[in-house]
Amino acid sequence: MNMKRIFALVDCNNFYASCERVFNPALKKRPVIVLSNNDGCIVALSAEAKELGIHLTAPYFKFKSLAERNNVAVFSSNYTLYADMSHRVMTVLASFSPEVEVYSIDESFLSLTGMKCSLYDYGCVIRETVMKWTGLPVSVGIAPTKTLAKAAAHLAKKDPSCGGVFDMTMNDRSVYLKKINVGNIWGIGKKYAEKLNSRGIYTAADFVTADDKWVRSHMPIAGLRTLMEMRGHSCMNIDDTPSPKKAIVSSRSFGQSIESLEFLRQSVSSYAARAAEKLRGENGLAGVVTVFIMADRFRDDPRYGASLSCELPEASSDTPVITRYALALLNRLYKEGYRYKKAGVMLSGISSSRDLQMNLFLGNRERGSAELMNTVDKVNRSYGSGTLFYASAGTEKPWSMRREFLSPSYTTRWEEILDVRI
DNA sequence: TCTGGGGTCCTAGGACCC
DNA sequence: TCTGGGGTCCTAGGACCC
Repeated sequence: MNMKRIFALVDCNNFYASCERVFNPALKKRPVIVLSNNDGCIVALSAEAKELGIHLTAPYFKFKSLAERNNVAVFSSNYTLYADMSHRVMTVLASFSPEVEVYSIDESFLSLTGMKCSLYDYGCVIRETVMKWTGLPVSVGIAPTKTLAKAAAHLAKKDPSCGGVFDMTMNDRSVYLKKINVGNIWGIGKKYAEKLNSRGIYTAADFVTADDKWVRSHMPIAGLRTLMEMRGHSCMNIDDTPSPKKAIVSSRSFGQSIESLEFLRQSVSSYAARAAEKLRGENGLAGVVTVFIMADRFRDDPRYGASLSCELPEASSDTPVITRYALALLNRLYKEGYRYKKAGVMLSGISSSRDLQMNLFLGNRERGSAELMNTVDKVNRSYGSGTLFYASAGTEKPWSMRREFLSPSYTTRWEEILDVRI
């Protein structure tokens, strides 16, 4: 049976800022902003903060005095908290559809195909349930394609009169599509928006009437797919089995610039360990290790940024093995006389640990120990990350990131659990 | 003083082969 | 004036997403 497909996108409003509010009711009416790693950029803000003119992705220092003058609550990113809250939201959503695709930390697509009840009402129930069970506000967009569901959720957020839920399956869509800038369509970024604008295409309503051939010749194939989806032809399915990662990156900007090789070695060691841990969490093995380092981009100092890769003799997820290769690469990359601001380790050529192709000529030291890694991961999961670490990652870490405004890990550490007095 | 981190996919172009 | 034609594979870079 060819049933008309229906998709819902459920999107948490200002997710990180909302997470901070759940456990701190004093923030209810206050403007809230959340900063990126290193307290660098603004990555989330509440509606009140938006009204002050603060905007996303701007570096914090540009709005610091405005924030201080207006009693804005400022937070460093607390990913431990956000990841746990995300998991709670996704668990609730799983009870509303047999097909759920967790698309990002704060959004999921749900299949509502075949639902007999009012879709708008169902969206409202989802919204109320998530609020009741997690304390987080969400918006729900409902439409015949994923791209239109994203657009519907965008409208649900923009227009408070629709109660956080927007159903685009019922009416003539062109009225609503006029309200959406072409650059806000999912899949159309800044560059293509500029290109489309120069052709007189400014809104989603303009876009759906665009010439197919022109779109195909000026945008990659994904552009044409977006066009079809915006016209209501579904080209994308719910993808509820996450595919294994093709690359795993661990990188950070430093809290302060560093010049010595020794501190770079410490940082690269700790990123290699983190990346290997993530890899083991995916049951993967890496075939290739890449290291990159970068001098401060925002100073007048001479610029330097470089990366090098090498293949491992045998695919591995062993921290000492990966660290050893990463540090050898770093030695070749390092040049004296620069103020380094960022470094990172990337693991790629990833295969499943189930089908390891062994190298006959490898000694045990080069192979590492899966049991040891397993134990290290277990200890760090139970007692907090960083309980066990390799000495090459250093202990003083003058380069480690700034997190001046970190909130407690309310939901994942006993000693930081909320204390409520009545 | 202060400018994030982690991903995916597509395409063009070069190297190489027959 | 003239400079094969296809095919594959790899990589770098650019675009997008959150």
